[in-house]
Amino acid sequence: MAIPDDSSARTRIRDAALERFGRDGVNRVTIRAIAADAGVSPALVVHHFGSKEALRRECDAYVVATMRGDGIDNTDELSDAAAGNARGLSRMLDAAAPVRRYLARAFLDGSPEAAALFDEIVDLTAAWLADGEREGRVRRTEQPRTRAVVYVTHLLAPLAFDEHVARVLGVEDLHDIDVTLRFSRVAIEMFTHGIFTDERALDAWDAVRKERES
Amino acid sequence: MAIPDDSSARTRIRDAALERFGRDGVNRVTIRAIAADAGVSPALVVHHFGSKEALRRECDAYVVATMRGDGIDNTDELSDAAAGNARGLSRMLDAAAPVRRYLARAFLDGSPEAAALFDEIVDLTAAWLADGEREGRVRRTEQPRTRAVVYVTHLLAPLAFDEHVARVLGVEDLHDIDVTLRFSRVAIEMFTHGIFTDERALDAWDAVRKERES
DNA sequence: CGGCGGGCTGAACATTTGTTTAGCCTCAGG
DNA sequence: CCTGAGGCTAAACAAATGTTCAGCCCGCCG
Repeated sequence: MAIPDDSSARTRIRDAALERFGRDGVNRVTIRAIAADAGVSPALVVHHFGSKEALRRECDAYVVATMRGDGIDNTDELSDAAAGNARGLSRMLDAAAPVRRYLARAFLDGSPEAAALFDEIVDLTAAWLADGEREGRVRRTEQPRTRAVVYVTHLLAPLAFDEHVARVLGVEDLHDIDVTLRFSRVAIEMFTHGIFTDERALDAWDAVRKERES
Repeated sequence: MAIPDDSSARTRIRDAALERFGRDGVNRVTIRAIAADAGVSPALVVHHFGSKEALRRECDAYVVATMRGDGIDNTDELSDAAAGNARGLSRMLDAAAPVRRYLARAFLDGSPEAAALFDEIVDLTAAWLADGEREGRVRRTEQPRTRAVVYVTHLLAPLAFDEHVARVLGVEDLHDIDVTLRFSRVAIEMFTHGIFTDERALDAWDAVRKERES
């Protein structure tokens, strides 16, 4: 009775919180709703975690640990490189749907822990892209840091807007494996060839810049 | 006195709501905070709009109208095409910062009006991309609809994650014109050439698909 | 001048919601 | 058996918050 096993009420509460926080955002979720999902009383939630805020932090910590690979040996680096993801990003995209949803939400809600994780993911991605440049897999750029951020946000985008993406594509669940596969195909195409056939857009940008300088 | 002018309390309230809703999300914002920003009493907010929900809808309507181009003749189609944006998207990216922020937030919060606007933007973008294909400006794809969604979400991403992007780039305000310019340069590069030099990622995807089929 | 309608407010109200309190029930250890 | 600690709960509490109410103030119309 000293060590609660993984289906203990405490774990059920945390999982329920993870699910609801990720789906609806922290401030739209009540302790009572979490308690109901976990099949316990609201008071027990506070009994175990102290407060709603502390529960959120615990979810953050759990998700961050998952992302960092604690407990799961997810060292499929070859597949990461092949699919075009840094390890940090890859972990996120490979994680279970609730964890993914929670993370995207956490980034949008803006907790300090989420911010730190975001920075870390950007760092890993930047390093991975730099490696790729050196090896000739990745195009050169004058702004590697900015490009890393752009890349990360672009991969995060479908997670953030999953509701709309699913609706437009007419699918029930964007996290379904087949849907993910179809969707990611298009994203990979964009990352491989771009979407434009010529440099018109780049030229237009240069024109705007020149005009602003004068 | 029949027609309230544009600096009337009613307008001030709506602008304050727009700003706060966009910055913090609807449910983190209180009527009292909006009232304070607008320099009026909480009761006046309800007096003019009926309820917080109705106020949100009015903000939605205002922003949607702005996006649709009501009141502003924003028919700079040449520039749109040159910069690589469909008209709906271009309007959004050109709008004032508070409006942009509000819209991104609205998409994330998921109101019906926002969903309809999202669909409309995707439609406009899909049409614009189809035109581009016909004219040879845009690469062909087997999944035009999916690509339109991907493109839209990718352009929305920095708006959604602006807090993190600004922090990583070390800038105060992502909506500053110079920052926007620097950032969009990298995005345009990605949309023009992609980021990979070879088809390794695409091949990896094909391999995964083949494996799943067997 | 008189009143009246609308913009506007302070205060009160009701509900939601995070949290606290007091105590129940079970079970391991003496 | 008994006792105490910990998981667990119902009920109460307090703060936040959307909303309502009664009425003030001021310019316009009759």
